Amino acid sequence: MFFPLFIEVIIPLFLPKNYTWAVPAQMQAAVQPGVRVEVQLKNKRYAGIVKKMLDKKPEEFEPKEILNVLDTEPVVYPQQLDLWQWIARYYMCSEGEVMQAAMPANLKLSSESILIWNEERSYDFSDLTDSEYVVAEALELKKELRLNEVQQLLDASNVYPVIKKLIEKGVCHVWEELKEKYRSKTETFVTLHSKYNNEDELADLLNNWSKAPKQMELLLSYLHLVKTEGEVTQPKLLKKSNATAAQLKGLCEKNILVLEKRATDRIRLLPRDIQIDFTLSAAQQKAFDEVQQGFSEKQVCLLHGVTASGKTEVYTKLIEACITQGKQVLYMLPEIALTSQIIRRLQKHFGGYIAIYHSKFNPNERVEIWNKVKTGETKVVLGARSSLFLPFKDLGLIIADEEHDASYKQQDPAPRYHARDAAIYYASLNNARVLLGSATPSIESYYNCTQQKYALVQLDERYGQVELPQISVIDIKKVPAQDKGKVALSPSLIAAIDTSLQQQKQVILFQNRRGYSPYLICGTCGWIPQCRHCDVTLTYHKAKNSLACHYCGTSYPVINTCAACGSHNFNQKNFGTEKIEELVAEAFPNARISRMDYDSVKGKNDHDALIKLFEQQRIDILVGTQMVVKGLDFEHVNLVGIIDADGILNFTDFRVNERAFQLMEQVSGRAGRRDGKGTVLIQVSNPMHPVLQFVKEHDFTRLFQFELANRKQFDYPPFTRLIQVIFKHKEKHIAEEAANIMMQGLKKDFGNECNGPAQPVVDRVRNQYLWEILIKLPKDAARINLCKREIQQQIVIIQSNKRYRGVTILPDVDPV
DNA sequence: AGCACGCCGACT
DNA sequence: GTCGGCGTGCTC
Repeated sequence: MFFPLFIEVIIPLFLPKNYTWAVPAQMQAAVQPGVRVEVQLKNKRYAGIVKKMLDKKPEEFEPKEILNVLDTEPVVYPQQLDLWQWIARYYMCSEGEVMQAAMPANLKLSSESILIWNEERSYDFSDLTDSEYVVAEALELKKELRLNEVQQLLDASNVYPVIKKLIEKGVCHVWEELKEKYRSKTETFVTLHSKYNNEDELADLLNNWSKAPKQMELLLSYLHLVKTEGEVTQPKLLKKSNATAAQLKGLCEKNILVLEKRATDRIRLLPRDIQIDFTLSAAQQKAFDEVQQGFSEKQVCLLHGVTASGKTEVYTKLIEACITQGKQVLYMLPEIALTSQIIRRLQKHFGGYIAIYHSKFNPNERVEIWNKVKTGETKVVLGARSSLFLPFKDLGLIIADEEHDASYKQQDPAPRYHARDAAIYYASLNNARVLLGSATPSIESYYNCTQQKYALVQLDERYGQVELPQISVIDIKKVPAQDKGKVALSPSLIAAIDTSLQQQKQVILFQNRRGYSPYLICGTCGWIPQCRHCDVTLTYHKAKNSLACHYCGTSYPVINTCAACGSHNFNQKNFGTEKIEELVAEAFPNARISRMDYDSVKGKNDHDALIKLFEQQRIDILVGTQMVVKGLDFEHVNLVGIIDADGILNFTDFRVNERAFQLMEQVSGRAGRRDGKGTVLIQVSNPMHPVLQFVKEHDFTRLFQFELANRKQFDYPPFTRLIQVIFKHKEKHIAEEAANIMMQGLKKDFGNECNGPAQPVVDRVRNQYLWEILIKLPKDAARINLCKREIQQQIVIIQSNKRYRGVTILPDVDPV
């Protein structure tokens, strides 16, 4: 006797809520939460994941039946489903969108439409139009056609009307086919036929060999390979013996060798042993003990360790402790693709226990890692933010390294989640611990420590007691300028570079703008070329001889005539890395200079190659953008120059001071990491800026207190979420309404700046223009509250819209 | 995501 | 008069 069974299914689409299907009696035994089921929605088929079992039939609609159950065991654990739900609610998206981001593409199935020829139809095509006839004729021949074949046939993108007509006229019908995309990798292995396992038989065979010398050679190669490598694959054997597949086939037909296809792992397994070949320094050991102590009381611990203090060694010990207890560890890094240094170090220590996972992996490999994590075979995952979605079986610890890094937050496709916050939630589901590590913690994490929510561990001495670099500020206003513009390289910086070069040391020059000059300005009327799509000034690139928008990437030819007054005298303003490189080359003609920015390192390999050159001291001066900061440990740098700190101190981000401190601290951290004290020179036109004082003293605590006093709120969920709404809404009126209300709240203070029709406003939001307005807000608590009230009102309106029914907007960023 | 439906501008 | 653009809405 079967009870009627209904299931809530997550479909990888943006749907306002999850839909319900009925389960036919014969499938009820196989259905459980976490398995994939094949369902029909509208007229497409999807593979969805069962979220919940329901025993009552929904009243408002008549559920359709599912078509198939695709798995015998769940592909995700219940915690995954819980995490997806949390992310969907917290970041205002559908669970389907989370699923889309979470699952490897090859575990998702998609349907492919196939047209099937209707045999019963008469062969009279007289009632068909030209394009219908073309398809019908092909169908008659092939009996079935795929959608993309029809597209090729008609050479038109819009084939649906034609297909619809053909169905109406009874020429064919449509079949939707779900396809499993994951394929296991098979390799052909070669083995000796069992009768030659006997030594005598084998010797007999070899001694009495008459014809086919090439086959003999092949057999000997095989015997050699077996001895040296144990297992022999077909391509390896053929390569070694330089033989053809036909010759191998000959041996097989004589029943001497046997070919066998076997599924193999794509992931090459290193030996599974742990090698810890270092001991912690006293300071590191103390930090390690404190973290352990912290974990016994709190779920989350923040490890605040100055640059080059050796946090990685502490992590390594913690990972070791965790896996010896049989638990799994997730080590998250903001941008995994760029940190081969850490990958190498951890692989050395944990060998086959560790797997690397990020979105650049090929889809089949990702499925294999997914499964290995699910069975618990893989103990340590080193990955980018997406690795948070892996189905850990027994998770003990999550490490979020460089915790402050903004790339933990996914910006563009939904779900716009913050991997650090989501990790804390996920860990709480698994009763696992979270270690946040950074030399420059985010204000919100540090705040949570002061509120006793997280444990705090300080590691404030560099490894080997190397001193922190000496930081000096150069007032660029006091440097006499040759022309009207600012000076890029002050005499003190030049002198310092000179000294470093003489000492055979390396220099990093940091300039946070790529290109040659960040903007052009008309010398006659002051007009500045801007991007057509974004309210952003265009940067002049000398190498490409073009103007580029650094926001949307559009490239324009160089403008010589002013669009406003028609004159031809443009001035180049400020300097980007390209120009700095040029100036440095002029000043130091004998030095080896390289540039590292988005333009000069296109591929991952370029980046690695440049790092290697620098490590091997084949470059003396490296000019670069933020890129020079990412997880790199250079030993011979003793001077870092920050060319233009003004640009950093005026970030167009509402976390101005926080970001400025982080960046300057991280950049200076590159200096004097191993031998001797490093020097940092900061060129700035406002040397009294408070953040500079904190940087000089390496004093994060003072920055934190400064921010706390100046900023009562750390994030503005209504703002961020509203912007997300505006971003994602195709329905213009909602976006307009939302933007308008937001603008009304802001207009009083910023006058006509925010006036105008709503569409440009939405565009400005997209261009982060609005952020520039928002950053001015935190200074006045009363004004924030005013705006927040208005925006919250707007959110109520958005919530009452039926598309957002069932979506909760939580009032706080706190994930726990 | 797809696809249907519906409402306005440019055409045989 | 219709064709076709995309803005809006619905799918269990």
